[in-house]
Amino acid sequence: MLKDAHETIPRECGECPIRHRAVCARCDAQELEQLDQIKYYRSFEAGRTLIWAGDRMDFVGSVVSGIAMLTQTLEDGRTQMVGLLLPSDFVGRPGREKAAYNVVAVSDVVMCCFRKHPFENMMEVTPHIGQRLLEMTLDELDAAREWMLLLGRKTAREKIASFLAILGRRNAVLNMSKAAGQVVFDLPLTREAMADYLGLTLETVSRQISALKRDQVIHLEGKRHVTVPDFDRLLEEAGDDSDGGMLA
Amino acid sequence: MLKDAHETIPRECGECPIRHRAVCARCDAQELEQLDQIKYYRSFEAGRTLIWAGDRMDFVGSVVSGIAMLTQTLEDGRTQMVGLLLPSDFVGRPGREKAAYNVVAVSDVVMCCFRKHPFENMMEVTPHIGQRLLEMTLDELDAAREWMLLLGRKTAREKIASFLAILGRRNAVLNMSKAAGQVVFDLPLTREAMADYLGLTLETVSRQISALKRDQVIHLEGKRHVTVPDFDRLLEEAGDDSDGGMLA
DNA sequence: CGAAAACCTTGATGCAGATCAACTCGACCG
DNA sequence: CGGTCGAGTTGATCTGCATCAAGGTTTTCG
Repeated sequence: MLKDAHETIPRECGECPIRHRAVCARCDAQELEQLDQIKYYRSFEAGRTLIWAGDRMDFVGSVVSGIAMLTQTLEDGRTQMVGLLLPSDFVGRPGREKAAYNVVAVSDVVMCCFRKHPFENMMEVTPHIGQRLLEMTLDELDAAREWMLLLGRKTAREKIASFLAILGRRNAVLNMSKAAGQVVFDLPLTREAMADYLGLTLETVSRQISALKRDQVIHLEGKRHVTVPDFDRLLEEAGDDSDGGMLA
Repeated sequence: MLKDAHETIPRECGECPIRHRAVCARCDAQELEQLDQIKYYRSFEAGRTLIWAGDRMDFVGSVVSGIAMLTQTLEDGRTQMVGLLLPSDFVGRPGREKAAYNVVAVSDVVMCCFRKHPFENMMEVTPHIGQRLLEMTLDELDAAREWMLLLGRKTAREKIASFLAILGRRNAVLNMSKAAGQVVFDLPLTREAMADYLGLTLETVSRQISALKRDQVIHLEGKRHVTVPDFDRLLEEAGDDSDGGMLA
């Protein structure tokens, strides 16, 4: 499965799929050339742990393609996902020596890595990189806070509905949802990963998905392919305050 | 109770208690003078809502003294705290029109507010303000992720112990904990606010605090004054992975 | 192809924490 | 000083989700 990964490695920044959304979004040609000096690509296959919490990290970087997750664990093995990294999302923290979280590839992942010290130096002389990173970090903080509401106060059914709504919203933007509010997408996570995202057990995830199917809120084809016939209905099930969390 | 609040308003930045930790930490005298042009102080009494989610916000600012909380709510009134703001913490988001969260004063609060547009302009020409804000935002994101682990995976008892450990750690730094690992502090929140922080009901909070008292993990004097005879014992109860979450 | 390994579903049972309810304590105030 | 009101405690009961268990389906691979 890794065999195709190199095909998604861009030849140069100009043809990079995340060119305009990643931390380098506002770099000009000359700055991209500087970045080019300190960057390298790495590929990881689905399931592999890219980084272990506590490990020394000598790079930061961007997810170019694929999906990864940040997780934290308690002594006895209970684990909670604390971040879901999509293409263009940033990994690592400038100024920090050691990784704070585990980073695990959910699907095959390609990362664009920057050597940490040169990158930190470049941030100092190129303010808009830091500015872009600030925007991205503020967005992540908003997402984390929405997620905290979900973890702390929503029922299992609302958690599942909320998660499906997040995925659906993302795909609706890409696919230009066809005509009637119908939305279609694939679940990128296993039941277990969804459970770690939502603070549930995998059995409860399975049961609640079955229940939403039974109640016609969603249709399922296979285990992963989801159709939402009425997106507003799904949003109601998610229990969010009136305007589905549209900020800014 | 508000009568004393103005006494905590600093005469000038030089004598401001958060001078070296807030967003202005790295400003020089000339920059402070610029900030002075666009800033004003506001006082709020305990319990007051400073900002309602969805309201237009024409300022950003720093908490100078007191404690405030960010909260989110579901239609039916279930409430989750998503941020706890201590002196020097930043409120608001440059570039955003409307507030994303409710901000509520837990104790009497003094804020140093900057008019939003002038502040945004100043950020553009003074990179280190943005850099400082990035650091602070990354710290908040880390805290949010620790909090997500707590909300998603910890038991009620572990949640309470974790919260007490957070408070204790903060006070240990300030008070230079006396001799043996004994730590003493006051609970800054009501049982209800603690419940909103931890994703519990106030009854469960009360019961678990009583249980920790019964088990000698803490001593209580009145409702709010806490003594922790053995901090390591408390950390065990919090269930965290080995090294109490010391990053960086 | 056949077997093992992931992944997923469904059922039965138990328990942690929510809910409902009564009561205590201290602060404030007319 | 007695009354009220907010904060906190404690008890009884209920329930949503975890846990334990068994079986099904899909993918992987020798």
